[in-house]
Amino acid sequence: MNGGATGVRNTRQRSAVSALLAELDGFHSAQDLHAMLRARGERVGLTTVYRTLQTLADASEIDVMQLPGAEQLYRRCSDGHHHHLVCRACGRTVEVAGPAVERWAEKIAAEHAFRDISHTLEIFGTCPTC
Amino acid sequence: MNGGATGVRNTRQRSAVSALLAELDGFHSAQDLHAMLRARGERVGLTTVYRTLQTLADASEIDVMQLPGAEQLYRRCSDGHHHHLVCRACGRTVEVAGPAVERWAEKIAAEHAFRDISHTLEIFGTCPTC
DNA sequence: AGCCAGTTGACAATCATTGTCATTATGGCG
DNA sequence: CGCCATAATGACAATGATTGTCAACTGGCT
Repeated sequence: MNGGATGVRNTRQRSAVSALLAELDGFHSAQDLHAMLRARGERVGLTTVYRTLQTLADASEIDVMQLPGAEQLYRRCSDGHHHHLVCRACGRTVEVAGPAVERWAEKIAAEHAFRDISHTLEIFGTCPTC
Repeated sequence: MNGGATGVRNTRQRSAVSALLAELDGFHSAQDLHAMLRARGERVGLTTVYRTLQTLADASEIDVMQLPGAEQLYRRCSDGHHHHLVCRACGRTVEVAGPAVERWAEKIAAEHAFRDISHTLEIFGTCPTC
């Protein structure tokens, strides 16, 4: 035992969650995803869905969004830093990149001598079809 | 009876919550505020604290911030639209205005034909003294 | 003073999320 | 190829913030 410190295993349940996220668009809650998995016949426990999502989020393979009301939504996302424009009626999501905002945030932080900067930014609105 | 559609009353409890927020800096949870009120001898129910905070937030007299972990924090804030630079170690908060960001958000939204835009933005970092 | 509607507060209910722990399954090794 | 340590699972209980309920109360007006 030397290099094997990780010990991450490949399981049916983990694949199922990843696969589902891969073919979905938009944000979904953990409970939502669990219901979908059950609906397609996959037998996965709710606890496992939560744990898997947490693992994926830690690995930055999915994005998490906090919603007022103590609910968090998960979404498979493209690589790199970006933000979301979300329709508050139908939930449709558009990924937007904002280099200007990143620079602005870093400038502001630098002005106040803050280090190790991160930020959260979500834009809400009503999309054309709603 | 003509303009009196609101019917908002001045109560001891409401004043207590407002007064507490007025002399506090930084963000605090509802439970936190309730504990402080009790500590100084004010007799206010937890439910009332929640309702008062909600009312104040609706009136835009305080700001609300969502925290991972299903907790929301409240803070008395200056008028007008602004954002926060928060130290993730000591919780110190700096209000920052970002006209550039507002304009950027509106431009992005317009490009995708989204209407009725709002947005949330928080910047986290470690402040110089931490 | 007395009335009415807004307000309060103790408590139960809700709801997403996390902890527990016995059982199961994975993957490398002999 | 079968075994074993250990990661992973899942049913269920527990947590913890927030919201609903409803009877009692009170501010402000007539």
